[in-house]
Amino acid sequence: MFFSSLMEFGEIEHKWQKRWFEAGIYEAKKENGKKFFIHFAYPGISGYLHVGHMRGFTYADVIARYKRMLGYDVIFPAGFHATGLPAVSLAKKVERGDKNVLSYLRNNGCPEEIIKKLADPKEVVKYFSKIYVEEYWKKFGLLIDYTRLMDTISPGYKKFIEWQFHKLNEKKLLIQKPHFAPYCPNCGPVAVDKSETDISQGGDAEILEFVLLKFKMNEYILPAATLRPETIFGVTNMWVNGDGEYAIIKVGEEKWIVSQKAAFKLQHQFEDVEFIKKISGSSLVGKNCIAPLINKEVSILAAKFVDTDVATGIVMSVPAHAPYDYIAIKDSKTNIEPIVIIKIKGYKIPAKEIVEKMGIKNQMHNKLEEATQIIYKEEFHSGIMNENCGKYSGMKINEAKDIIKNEFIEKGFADIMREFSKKVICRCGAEVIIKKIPDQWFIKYSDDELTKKSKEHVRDMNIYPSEYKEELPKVLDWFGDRACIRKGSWLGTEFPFKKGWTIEPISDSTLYPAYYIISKYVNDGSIGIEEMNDEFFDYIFLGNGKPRNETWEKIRKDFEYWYPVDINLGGKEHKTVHFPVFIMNHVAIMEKKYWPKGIFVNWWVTQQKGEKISKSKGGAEPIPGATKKYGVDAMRLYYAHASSPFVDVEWNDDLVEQYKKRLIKIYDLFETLINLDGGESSIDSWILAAFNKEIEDVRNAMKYYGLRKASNSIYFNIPSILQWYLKRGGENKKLLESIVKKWIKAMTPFTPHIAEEMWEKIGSKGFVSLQKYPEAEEINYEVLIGEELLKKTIEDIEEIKKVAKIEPKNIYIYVAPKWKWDIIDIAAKLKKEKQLNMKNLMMEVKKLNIDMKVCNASY
RNA sequence: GCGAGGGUAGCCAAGCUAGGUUAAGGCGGCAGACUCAAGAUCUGCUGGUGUAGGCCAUCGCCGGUUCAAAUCCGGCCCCUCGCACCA
Repeated sequence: MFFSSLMEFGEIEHKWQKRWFEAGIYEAKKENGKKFFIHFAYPGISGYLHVGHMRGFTYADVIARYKRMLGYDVIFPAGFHATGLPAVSLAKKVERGDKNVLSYLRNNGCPEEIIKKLADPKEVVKYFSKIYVEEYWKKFGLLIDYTRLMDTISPGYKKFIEWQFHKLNEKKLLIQKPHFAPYCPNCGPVAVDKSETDISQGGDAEILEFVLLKFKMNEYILPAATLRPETIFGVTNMWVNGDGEYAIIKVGEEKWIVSQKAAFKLQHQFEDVEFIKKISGSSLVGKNCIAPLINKEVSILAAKFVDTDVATGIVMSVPAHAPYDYIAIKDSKTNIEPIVIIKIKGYKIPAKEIVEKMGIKNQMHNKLEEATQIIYKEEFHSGIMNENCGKYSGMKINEAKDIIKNEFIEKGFADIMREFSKKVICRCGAEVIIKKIPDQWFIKYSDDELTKKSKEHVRDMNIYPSEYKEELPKVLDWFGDRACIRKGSWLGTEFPFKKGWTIEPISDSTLYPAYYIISKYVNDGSIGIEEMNDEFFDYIFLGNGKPRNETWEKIRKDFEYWYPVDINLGGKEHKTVHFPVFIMNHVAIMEKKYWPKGIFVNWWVTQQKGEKISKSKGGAEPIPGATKKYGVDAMRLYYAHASSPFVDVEWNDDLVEQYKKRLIKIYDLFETLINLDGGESSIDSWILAAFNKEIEDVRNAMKYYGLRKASNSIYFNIPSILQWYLKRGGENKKLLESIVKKWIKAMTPFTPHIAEEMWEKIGSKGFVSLQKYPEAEEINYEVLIGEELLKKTIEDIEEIKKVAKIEPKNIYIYVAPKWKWDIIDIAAKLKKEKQLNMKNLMMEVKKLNIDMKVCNASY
């Protein structure tokens, strides 16, 4: 009631944000000699942000504000990840006039004249950078150092990335080797990913490696494509599509017969492929060929299920273990018998049995795929090669598979062909294929020394949650070489060693926190782009060479002061990509003392049912509406308190609404407290002890950024003990003044706006945001325990009244029976000897030979 | 397949690393106070059972260790996420 008559949350937010930003309290200043560098993994620019992003940003701000109040010089910079596809993707959709995107922009209040401009990716970056700052970060009260804003397509940043790649090259961490990448015959390289920027279909396709087993047919080779090369021992025949179009091609010195589609694809995957002539599938039917390794002659039959669009269009038949083959054999009316080569529990002839069990009758049955999956999984998991498999007999399938594959390739019996797991269609309508890039550039993350040093360094880092600290070394081991450049229309820095190729966006976002040191000077114009060459960066980041001018010296000093990063905070999607490369590039390039000190991973805010909120698809509560509806402080408290940072939470309007109410209650309580005008009473010592206990808990929790625990103390436990104090007749004006003051300070990192408002209300000067965080005074535990005892006794009496259904005139309190006191004496004795623990106590008590249950009854 | 995380009451969610007072707190629900009424707010209750604070049940399932297990150990079931040129 109090609050609503006072002021709206929105007005309070506006008032304090204006004052903070005018006073520039966010700016990093070197004052106290101890510093704290925190930043969040900067957002990719792909559209409006949603309530999920704000979770991580809020955590970062709460931590930054807390550290500031502990007396650290805090640097909390932020920027925009403009490189890569997202901005391009949005621009292309605007250009195409994509209805969803246009209405999405309009719904979020994008003016029509801006929408027109957004067909240009650079305008997308420009527009959204501004939105992020003005509409989200500032509106959330984030004390980001706004003098250091930067994006990854600015000229200065590009110079920085060029320098980084020069360094990587010097360290021999840039290598070239063949790579297989998605490619459109019309448009060139395309990205196959869930955003489906370049493609219209097949965003979730994976690249599979088919083994091509070379069956011989006179002078020709029939490359049978399979994912299960170990089943060669069970081959009974070959399949081709009788209606399909095939071709003879020359691959090196060999003549292959494959589908015409495959001929085209293989020209992009092998060098030296030459088309000779078309033939029909039917012309192959009835001929014989010889299987490699086992030298067995088998006949070529026609089967409808063979798809000439997939791999080579030539399939070897293993009817005992492949449901498709089994059904096709039955259809073919031949007398071919399945050859079982895998031992597996519960089956004799697996393909036959599963087909019969699932009631599959013909080659076009929709359950065939499922049957294949089941058999594949079971055999891979628990199958063993049987006596038909020569020297591989007795091997587990999952071991044999790779051994056999590698041996085949070594002996020239087989090759590898890459193929999508499903059809991928380019925006232009053409089918996307996989093309070999013979000399792709990689960053060599597999480097032994780099991996070793990185893993060792992780041991010294502060990583939250601790589970991730255990996981990271494994991730670093697993992390292989990363293709770091690509050709195509996306934003980024041109690769210095290959004209026309762009550095991809993971690789250009590894050392970037260091650039925040410089961006301030770029932004205020005191350093020019032309100055920012390798000499400059070598001096600033490595301390090599001599400064050209005073500004260089100044920046170097800043770098020495602020670096390394203390906390890099980012969502869980960064666990296996961004964070590893963030560490490894620092380890590779920077001096050891500048390697990152900590990582904080936050989980997501999901829609109901755990669906990921997606920027592009929108769907979640938009930020501007949400802040208006609930208030920023309520949302900040929701993030901090609704759950541990390390689990996904479902966005829940009602819950956020509850946090808003909670803040109103707290404000009301605050008003009640400051209006009290009483003197001392016996309960005073209790509130003092209880309050200090909470402050101590908050500080302990914040040592490991336990935001939830800390906010639980501040917003739930403290109000509850204050209520109890009032109930017990506490009204000490002087005492409450000091407690309330501390309480406001304790709130400030979490709900800064309302805290400032309260701070002003009690007549304090300056920003509470710049005050020192309260410290716990000595806690009188005796008083705490005494009050606890009283509380329990009252509860007990109530309980008894309820059970006995009586309304007593007098209440007699009896104390515990003698044996209990005896035990307390024993405990006290043990405590004196410093031997007090439950085990010792129980051992001593046993010596008394009392049956506690009986004793209880007899007293 | 490889790697990771998780299953706690009607719902959300702590507790688990270091076993022990009683499984926090919130929401929802019920009752009461205030109010013409509703809402908001405040107070109490909220697993079962019991006319003396007891007893019984319960932290995905089964077993083990222990005086004592949500917590430690083993096995099983189920769910979620990441896996690279998307960020």
